[in-house]
Amino acid sequence: MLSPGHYQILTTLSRGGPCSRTDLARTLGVSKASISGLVRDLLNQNILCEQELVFGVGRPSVSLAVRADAASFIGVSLQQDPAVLVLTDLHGSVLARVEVPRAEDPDLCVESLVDAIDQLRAAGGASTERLSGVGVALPGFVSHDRHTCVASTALGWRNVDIGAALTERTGLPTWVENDANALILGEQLFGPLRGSPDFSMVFVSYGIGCAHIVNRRLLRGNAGGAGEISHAPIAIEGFGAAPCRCGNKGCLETVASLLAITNAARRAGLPEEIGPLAALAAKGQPDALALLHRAGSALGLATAQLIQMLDPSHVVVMLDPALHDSVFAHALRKEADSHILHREGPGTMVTFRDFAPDNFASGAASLAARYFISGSDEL
Amino acid sequence: MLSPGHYQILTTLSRGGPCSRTDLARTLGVSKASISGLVRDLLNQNILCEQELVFGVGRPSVSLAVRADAASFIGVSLQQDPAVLVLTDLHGSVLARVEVPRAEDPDLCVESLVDAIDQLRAAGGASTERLSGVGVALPGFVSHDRHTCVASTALGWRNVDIGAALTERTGLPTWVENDANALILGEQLFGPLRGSPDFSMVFVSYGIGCAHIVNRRLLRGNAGGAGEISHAPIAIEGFGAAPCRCGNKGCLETVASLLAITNAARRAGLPEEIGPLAALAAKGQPDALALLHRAGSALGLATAQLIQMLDPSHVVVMLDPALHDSVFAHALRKEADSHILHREGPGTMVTFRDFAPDNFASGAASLAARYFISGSDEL
DNA sequence: CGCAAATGGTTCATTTCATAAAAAAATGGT
DNA sequence: ACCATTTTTTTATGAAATGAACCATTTGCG
Repeated sequence: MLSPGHYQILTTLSRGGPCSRTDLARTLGVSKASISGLVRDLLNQNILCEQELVFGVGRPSVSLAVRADAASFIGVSLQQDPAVLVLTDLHGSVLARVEVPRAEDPDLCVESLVDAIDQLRAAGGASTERLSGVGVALPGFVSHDRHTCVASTALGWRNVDIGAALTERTGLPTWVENDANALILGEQLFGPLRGSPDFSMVFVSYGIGCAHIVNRRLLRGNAGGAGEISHAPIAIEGFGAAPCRCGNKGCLETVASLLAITNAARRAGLPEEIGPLAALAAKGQPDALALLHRAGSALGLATAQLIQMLDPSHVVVMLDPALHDSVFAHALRKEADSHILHREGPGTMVTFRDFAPDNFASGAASLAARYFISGSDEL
Repeated sequence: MLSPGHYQILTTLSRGGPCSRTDLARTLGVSKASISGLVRDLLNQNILCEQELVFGVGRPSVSLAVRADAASFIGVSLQQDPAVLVLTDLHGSVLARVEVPRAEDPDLCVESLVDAIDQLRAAGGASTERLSGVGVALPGFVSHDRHTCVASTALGWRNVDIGAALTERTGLPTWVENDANALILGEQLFGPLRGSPDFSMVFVSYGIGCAHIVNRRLLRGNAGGAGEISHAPIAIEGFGAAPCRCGNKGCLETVASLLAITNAARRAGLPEEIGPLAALAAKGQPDALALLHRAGSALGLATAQLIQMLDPSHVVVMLDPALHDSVFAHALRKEADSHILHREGPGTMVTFRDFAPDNFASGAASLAARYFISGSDEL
């Protein structure tokens, strides 16, 4: 239906925002004549739209943009219980949302997801006429063909072909991806860092996850295990390196994960909820301050190691909103800064972002959107 | 002269070794007719040659291979003093070699390099008829256009456009690259790991260098600073974290670089040469053993961090031959293994390779060869 | 107001490119 | 000798990109 040329245009527009036909010809290095024909096709199919005129010297140019309603997608996040499902448009806006309990049994899980997808279709109404695919984000390893969950300790799954199951039941093409990868791929397609050729994301949840975009492509690694950061050995003095489930001592996740923080808080007689804990630290409670400072410093050190090794232009750290402006965030930034060597040129920018389980779901939806836009799994 | 199709064929043959026209058609996803025409052009220009027949059921297929003498290249390594220059063919074999003192002053340096290049041309004889380019590897940062050395503390250079200077004086296109990057790019084009889509290299010299290939492309990073590993905080217990020139304590290079090892050996009254030191350790001398064990463990920990973050299929560690089968190497492997989490699928393979200054020079030559083969700076 | 200059977008004949299909070549097996 | 099988070449056809001319629409200037 669409040729590589069409996809190139969609990819360019999605990456760099609206631009004129002539801009496209310049960017893609093809003739205006070719662009003209390809754009006409896409306008006829209601995938592109002409926006406002841009005036300069000469005839004004017409901005071309990808229509948000050109297609819609469903994203499924199994990252936490309950599972979150969203219906998004082609710009990543969430049109509808639903939660379902996350069943351990694969068959039951598929069952409840299919139900939830039907709910989303009903809720989406007319916008689901061009529903084009489903993406699934889950904590675990995914096969190379992105259909099968090869292993997930969190879900207790081994070799569950959830992609094929959902395709069969919904009739929609389905992509499965690791949760951290889905998150960063969503950011690459829909987020503020869209178009940046290299950046990394770190998220702090019950565990700690991480993923990288390098040369515009996801860094998957040989066995799909790239971005593993939670067992980085963080042995800062005075940390009393605690044993980790991986067998080593002093791993990052024994200090900086939400699970580790709340566990330590319980042992210290502090509130176990992260919100009240952060509030207490903000008031100056010494134990809460020390706990969050230690956790933030540890993650900061790991972030510095990441930056030294990959030199990304940005690192986005996704945090619980309660931690956003806390001693955790400050310690993180300070520790990271002090371990990053000065380089020529602009340094890596570290930014914080609010973490919400929905991010994984819309990241999952972006997997399907990506295919719609580029005709492949790469941008 | 050559079309993208021609370059695709050369790239495929260089990556996967000799294969038939039909194999090429299958691999590249184009028709046999197209391949036939493109191959004819390349045969006529003496870039490809037909090798032995491979017999199967029907008509035997003719193996096509890139001719080693299709072109030659000059590689310059400024990694150490003296500088090393090599003349290589299209398979990476060294045809001639020359050393010159590495002048600090840029103009003098260019002068002596031009002289040395003339010597190589003379020594190469007929094989330099198709001399196609020069590559330069240096310790420092290189501009994005790969012509200028932006900064090098080892050379004392800032913004030295050595690429333009050499192009002007030799009439040959010139590429400049960071030493570690040149090394890994050479491995990617000429070495045993050719064709592997993701691997990393670490080399131990007076400093410690590192570079990564990800998704078949060099991981450069935002400011060209990716692969920095020598200041990873390695704070293993009992290591008495020494202050580093970077301002922090316990950096990898304060423990595991040749400079750190020989300095520590001098303080301990041990031989300062790495060969005798390793020999002493092999005989069981406790101080020498402890010193090399500590250094190897530190590098092993850094390697483990690398593997966790990038999950490459291979890591090649380039070591002084004296260390090859020493306690250093064993400690490295052991420490790395103990910090790598089990993953699904085949794990990362860590291999040791003998380190020689010539590796940088032939890596530099590969920069020019790469352009000859792919028509761009990417494979 | 009118016209030149500048730029954006379209049309169309032409060329280039890739392909499918058919033919030719080279071998093993019967 | 003859057929099956596979590789490679040739040839006729069709799709796709292009250059150049052309039309459209604005600003700037006298």
